[in-house]
Amino acid sequence: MNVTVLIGRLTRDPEVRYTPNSQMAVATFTLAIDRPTGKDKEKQTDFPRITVFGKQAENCERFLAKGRLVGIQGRIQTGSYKNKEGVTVYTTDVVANNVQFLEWGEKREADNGFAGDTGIPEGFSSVDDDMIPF
Amino acid sequence: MNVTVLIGRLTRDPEVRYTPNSQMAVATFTLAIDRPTGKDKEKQTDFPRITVFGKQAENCERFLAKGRLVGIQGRIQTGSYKNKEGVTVYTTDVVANNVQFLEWGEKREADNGFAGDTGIPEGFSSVDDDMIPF
Amino acid sequence: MNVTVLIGRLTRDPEVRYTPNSQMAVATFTLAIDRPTGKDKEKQTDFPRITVFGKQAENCERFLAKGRLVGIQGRIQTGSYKNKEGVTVYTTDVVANNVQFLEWGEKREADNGFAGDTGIPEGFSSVDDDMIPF
Amino acid sequence: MNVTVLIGRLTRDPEVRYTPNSQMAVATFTLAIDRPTGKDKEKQTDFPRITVFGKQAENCERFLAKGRLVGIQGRIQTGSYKNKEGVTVYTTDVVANNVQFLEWGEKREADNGFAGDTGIPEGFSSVDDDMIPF
DNA sequence: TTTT
DNA sequence: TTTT
Repeated sequence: MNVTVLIGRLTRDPEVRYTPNSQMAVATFTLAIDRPTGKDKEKQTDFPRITVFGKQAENCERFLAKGRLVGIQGRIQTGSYKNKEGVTVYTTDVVANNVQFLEWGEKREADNGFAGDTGIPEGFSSVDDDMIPF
Repeated sequence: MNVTVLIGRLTRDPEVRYTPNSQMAVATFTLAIDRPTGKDKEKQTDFPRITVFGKQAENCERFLAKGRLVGIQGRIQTGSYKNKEGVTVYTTDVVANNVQFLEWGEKREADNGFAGDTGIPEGFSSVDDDMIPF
Repeated sequence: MNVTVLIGRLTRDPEVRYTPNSQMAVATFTLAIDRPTGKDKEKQTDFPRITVFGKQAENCERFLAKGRLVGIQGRIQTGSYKNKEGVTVYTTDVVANNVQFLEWGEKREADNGFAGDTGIPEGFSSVDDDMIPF
Repeated sequence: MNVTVLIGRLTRDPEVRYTPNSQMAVATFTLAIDRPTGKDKEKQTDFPRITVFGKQAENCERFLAKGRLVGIQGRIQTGSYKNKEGVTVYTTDVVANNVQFLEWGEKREADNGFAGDTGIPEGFSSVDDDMIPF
C-alpha cells in the first residue's frame, strides 16, 4: 500500500519532457503545501515534487501554471541517479495517477525562466521509457 | 492537505535519537514497499524514509525490527541541509502521526551494524527540538 | 488505520447543532463527488455525509454554503439508531478532522428549505456529547 | 477526489456473487476497525462494508476468512435501493481497487452461518452488471 | 433528498 | 545503503 493525497499550489509552471521511445509526455512540478502549525511557531511549507505521465501530463501542460491550486492522488516513488561529480543522489517523488484542477481561468504567461533553469531535478532531465509506471 | 498511508517492511532496525531540550524521542527507519507491476516488468520497490516523534517513537524502538510489517499514516515533509562539502541536499520524508504494528513476536536481535553506520541520513544525525511538528 | 480524503461540493448549506452538555458545535453536510467514468457510461456521483466537530464546525457554518468546493480529511465512522418504527438503521459517515475551504467569496443566502426539512439524518437529529470523537 | 485506506479484520467470511451478464465476481465483507480512543472512553469499533470486483474478488474468496487482517485501498460509493416495504434505504460502501492480504495461513472453515443469513445487505443481494465500476 |  |  502506498497512497498519497495532496492539495497545494504549483511553485512554477510545469515542465514537460517526452520519453525517447514511446514519446510519452512526462510532466514534473513542485507543490507548496502549508503545514498546519500552532500559532506560536513560524509558518512552514513542504515542497513535494510531482511526476505525471501520459495524457494527464499533457493536460497539466495545457491547464496548469505557477500558483494554480491542484489535488493530487498518487504514490511515493524513490530512486537514485549519479550527479556529474559521480556521487549518488537519492530522490523521493510523488507519481500522480490522478490530478484534479481546482482552479481554472486563462493559463498564465509562462514563467520567464531562462533555458538553463528548468526546475527539473538533474536525475530526471533525461526521462526514459522505463520510468513509465504502467 | 498532505496525507500519506503506507504499508511496508522495515529495511533495518529503527534508529532512535533524542532532541537536546525536550528529550523527545525521534525514531527513523526506511520501509520497503513493492510496487504492483505487470508480470512482464521486473520487480520494483520504493524505499520511503519514515520519522516518528514522541511516545510512538519509543514504541517503535521497543517493538519494531528489520523485516517487520507496519502501517503508517502521516504526511510528506521536505527539508534541506548542507553536507560536509557545503552543498545543499534536499530531503523528503514521511512524518508519521500513526504507526500500526501489523506483526508481533519477539523483537529480533539488533542488526550487527557497527557504530559509524547508523543508516540515518546526515541531515538528521543531530535531531533538534524545532523538528518537533506539534 | 481508517483514512479518507475527499474533494467535492456541498449539496446544501451545512446544518449545525450543539451537544447538550459541552455545547460543542456539530456540523453535518453532504458532498457531491463525481465518479471518473468512461465516456460511454453515464455520469455518476457519490454523496458521502460529513460530520465535523468543534471549532471547525463553527467555521463550516460561517464559510461554507451549498455548491462550495471543499477538501476533507477524516475517517469512516459507522453507527446505528432506531427509527420511529423501531427498526434499526445503519449509518456510515465521514468524520472530518480537517476541512479545507477550496473556494471563498460571499457566503450564499441560505437555501430556502423549510423548517421540517433539515437534511440531517434522523439518527443525528439529537447530537449528543458521547458522539464527540476526542 | 475520493480516496479511502483501511486496515482491519473481516467480521465474517466474504460473500461472493456473480453479475448476470459478464459473470464477474463481486465479493462483499465487513471490516472491524478499532477507533483509537482516549483510555477513559470505552473501546469503539467501526464496521465499514467493502465491495470488491473481478479477479481480486475471486482472490478474496480463496484467501480471506473471518478474522483475517487486510489493507484496503478504495473509494466511498453511495447508493440506494427499495426494501420489501418499499421504503428507500441509502447505502454507503467502500469499493476496493486494491486489497492487500496482511495475514496468510490455512483458510479457515467457513462460518457456519445458515443459508438465509448471508451478511450481505439487501440492496446488494442481486448484483448487477451496471454495478461494475470500470 | 443531491453539487459545478 | 535496502524488506518478505
